[in-house]
Amino acid sequence: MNLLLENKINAALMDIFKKLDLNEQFAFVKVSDRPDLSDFQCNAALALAKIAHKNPREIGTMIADELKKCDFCESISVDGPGFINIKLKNEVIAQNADKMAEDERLGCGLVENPHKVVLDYGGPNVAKTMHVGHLRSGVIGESVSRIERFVGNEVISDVHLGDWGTPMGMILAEIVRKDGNLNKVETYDIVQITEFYKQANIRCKEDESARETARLITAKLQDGDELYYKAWQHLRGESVKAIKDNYARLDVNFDLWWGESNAHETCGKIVKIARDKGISEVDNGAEIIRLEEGNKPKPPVILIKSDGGYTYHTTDIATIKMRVDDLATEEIVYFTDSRQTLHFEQVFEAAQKLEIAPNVKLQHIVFGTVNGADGKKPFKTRDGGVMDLETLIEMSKDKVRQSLPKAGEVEGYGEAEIEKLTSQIAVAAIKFQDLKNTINSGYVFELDDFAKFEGKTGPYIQYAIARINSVLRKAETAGLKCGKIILEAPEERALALKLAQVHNVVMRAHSDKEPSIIAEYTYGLAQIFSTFYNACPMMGASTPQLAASRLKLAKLTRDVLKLMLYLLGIEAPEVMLKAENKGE
RNA sequence: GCGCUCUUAGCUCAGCAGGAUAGAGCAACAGCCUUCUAAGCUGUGGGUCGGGCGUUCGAAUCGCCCAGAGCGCGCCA
Repeated sequence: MNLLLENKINAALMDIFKKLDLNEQFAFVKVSDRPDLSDFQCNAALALAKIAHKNPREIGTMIADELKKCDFCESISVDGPGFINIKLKNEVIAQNADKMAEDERLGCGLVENPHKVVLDYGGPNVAKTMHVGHLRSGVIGESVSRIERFVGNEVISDVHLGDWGTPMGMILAEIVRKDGNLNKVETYDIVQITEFYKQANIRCKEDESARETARLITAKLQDGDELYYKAWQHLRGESVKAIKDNYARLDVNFDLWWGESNAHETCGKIVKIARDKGISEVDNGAEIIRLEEGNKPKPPVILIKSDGGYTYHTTDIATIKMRVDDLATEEIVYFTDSRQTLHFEQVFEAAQKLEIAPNVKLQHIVFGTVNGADGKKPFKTRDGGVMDLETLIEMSKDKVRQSLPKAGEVEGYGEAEIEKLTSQIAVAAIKFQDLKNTINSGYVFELDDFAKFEGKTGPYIQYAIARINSVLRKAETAGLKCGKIILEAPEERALALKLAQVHNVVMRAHSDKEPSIIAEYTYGLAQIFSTFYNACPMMGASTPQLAASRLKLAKLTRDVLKLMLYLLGIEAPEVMLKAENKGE
């Protein structure tokens, strides 16, 4: 069952192109740029004309004449320099929507060759407070994870904690400096631990000998020193608890809570492989792998520092090996900001030289940093610090509370229900604000935007869903049922046409690893629904058939919107309550 | 110095396997609650797509040059 109108036309075009002996790579349509003229457009004639040095309108007319023989088109015309404009019959669009409503996947297909993919996102560091900079990786990763699963791939997500580098030595050194030993470590909670880290950071910045001490302790820890290791375990445990808490608030989930430390043993193997293959060498006391320095010179990968410790190159390379050997993954995707581009180029090249991941696709999805008001530098709060995630969420929730009734004011909505609703809306605002941006560009963090609920926002979409829920509840009470979809009003037609795009949208988001494609579509769909909602009364439709049709269209829209929000990692509350005196 | 990325409406961003009048949201302005939740809807104004040259019938989109910005460049992660 093919539930995509676009593909139906594409299939017809493919046949026609074969028949006319035209280059089939151009046999496709896209959603029309000119909805006033058509539903879909095909630009093939322009491209073909260029190659064949012919008149594009001539080729366009040839294709259009063939297409006219198909039974699903209302009208076909060749316009402008050679655009083929295609308008579908209302019945075809209506029938398609009916089928979508019957399909449990709402017309969305699966990938042809499902495979196993490891997604590496999040990457928070032990002992460091999570701040807005951690938002993107987690939010994008969670969405991609859901999209990949939905299209049929097997996903293993890994938080990949920063838990094994010099910062660990720094914080241990700081604790020893204060307490004289590590006896009290196990009594420290996350607040104290992050405080130690802050102090250590300041100290190491200005004091060379402190850095030296930290390095020594790091090396001891990595060598398996029992005392340091035990202390480290406590630090890691407390941090993980706090990190899990933060991610839970945002509904960001991981299958694995591995970190750099898990790769430690494998690091040794990596070094051995490098030596056996003769691709490592010692340079200035460090063991390195030189990379191609042809057209694009790259610094070497440092496997072992001159003090004997491993670098994050080594742990990342080792982690690739573990994911390939232990998890049998066929693809690994990393989500980090653009500052790590060179790092991953180096790691991927080294992995290739070491031949530890043959036939495994390694991909680095790069996103821009979350910037402050100047649009250039990473976001800082007014006092110069970074804003932590918890504060951000609380600010957004406070704003939501202002527009919600108090607990008990609405029947069935006590404190717990209101609190849940508050957080669902606040988190939707935050996540959508992030996901609507294309991944690769950075974006400006406007504090106000994260507490904005009008326009292109998460709550706007939740609101559309809540309104449909409300109508459906009332229709049920009134004994009205959904029925066969008929499209008469332009608003009905536009809605059904938009719904038909869902499969392609999901597939594009999947292949580009780009949730913003879904965010954009979801907003557009909610918008078209709102227009329909205002123009086409459902319960009060002129005939029972029309009412049944509109209710079905609304229900399908609701289901698609909910699915899209799910893929973005955003919840859809059943209702959106309103405070009594709102907006007056 | 070398490399990568970026510059589109007052603001934040889409659009870029070249194509028909460059799109959203916010902000501004004007309307719409006796009818399914106004977190909504309808409409208006606002852009020589950083600058220049080139390729092309056609360039925001491709190439070159210039200006401005950001990021990165062996022992931090």
